[in-house]
Amino acid sequence: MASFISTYENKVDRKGRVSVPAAYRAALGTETYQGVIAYPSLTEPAIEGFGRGTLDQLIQRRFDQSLDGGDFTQTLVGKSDDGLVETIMALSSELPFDGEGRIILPARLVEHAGITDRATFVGRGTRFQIWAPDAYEKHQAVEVAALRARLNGGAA
Amino acid sequence: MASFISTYENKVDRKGRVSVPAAYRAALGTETYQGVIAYPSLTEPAIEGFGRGTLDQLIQRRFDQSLDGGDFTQTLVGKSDDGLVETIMALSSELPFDGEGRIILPARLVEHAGITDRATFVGRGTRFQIWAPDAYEKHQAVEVAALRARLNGGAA
DNA sequence: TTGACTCCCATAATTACCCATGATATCCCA
DNA sequence: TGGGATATCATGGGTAATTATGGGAGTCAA
Repeated sequence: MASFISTYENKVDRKGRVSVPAAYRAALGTETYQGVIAYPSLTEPAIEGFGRGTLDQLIQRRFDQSLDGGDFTQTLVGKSDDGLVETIMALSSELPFDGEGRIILPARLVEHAGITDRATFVGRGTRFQIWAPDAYEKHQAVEVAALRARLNGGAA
Repeated sequence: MASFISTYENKVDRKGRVSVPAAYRAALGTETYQGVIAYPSLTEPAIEGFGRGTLDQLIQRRFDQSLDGGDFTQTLVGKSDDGLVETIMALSSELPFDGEGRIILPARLVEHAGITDRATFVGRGTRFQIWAPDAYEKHQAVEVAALRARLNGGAA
């Protein structure tokens, strides 16, 4: 399974391209399809991303489960769960690498994250996020402060 | 397995033709039949669609299950389940691609979805939907708001 | 003949592919 | 342990291919 760690800040050129950090590409290296899946975070002004393989597993498993169970409802009409997967599929984009390991961020996602000419890649383990650098800086400060307070409060 | 993600808004010309997004056509690429299966959604004002291969799997799997269960009633006379699959089969149309990857939406389906001169293709994983753009926009807003509320509520 | 549909061609915009560059990091060998 | 040679990476831009879209001519059936 691909795992993403560390953060990188890269440039978005005027064609809308960004280099995906080499370390992330290496993590995806075993997958046949060279590219990433991206969709807007539902809770934060950021873009969520992971490999194509992860998505395929998700879709395949859902399909098999519904058919093996004899439940054709989900396959034909959807709606057998709370709609989370269905919605994410609609919001997702497949972003293929160019020869240099770059992707083009769709306008919709760029706007959602408030990205202009720079983008911060944030490793989150099985997936990663893409933020506008200044937004991420603030977000991270809050995140760390909250954690620190909780740990100190618990200890002292 | 063909997988459909992301959303695309395309024009319906005055001959009733719409381009199926290239990404969807690529997802169907391995299949022998060049075209899609479409039927009206039973729960929403939208058209449901997928590839011929998915339909075949669905039918095959249903056949196998009925034989394994020793239930020949369904195989011979149909109607052994709630009628969902039978009904969908009847409502379905085979829509072949023209040379440019376009399909013609049957009048019945166009009316059901309220489509006029534009159509939004919505990826749902193993299948996709076709909506009237404004109707989908409203639908998606509700869908996302519900998810967001649930995610925030669960976290806090 | 009229209409509906299929096949074919044209076009503008977008996207993918190719090569080039500077900077950084890595390697290798004395 | 230096320090030059070599990869690798992020970045930039030009060109070719693809996509979505439009319309015309030909075909079949009523």
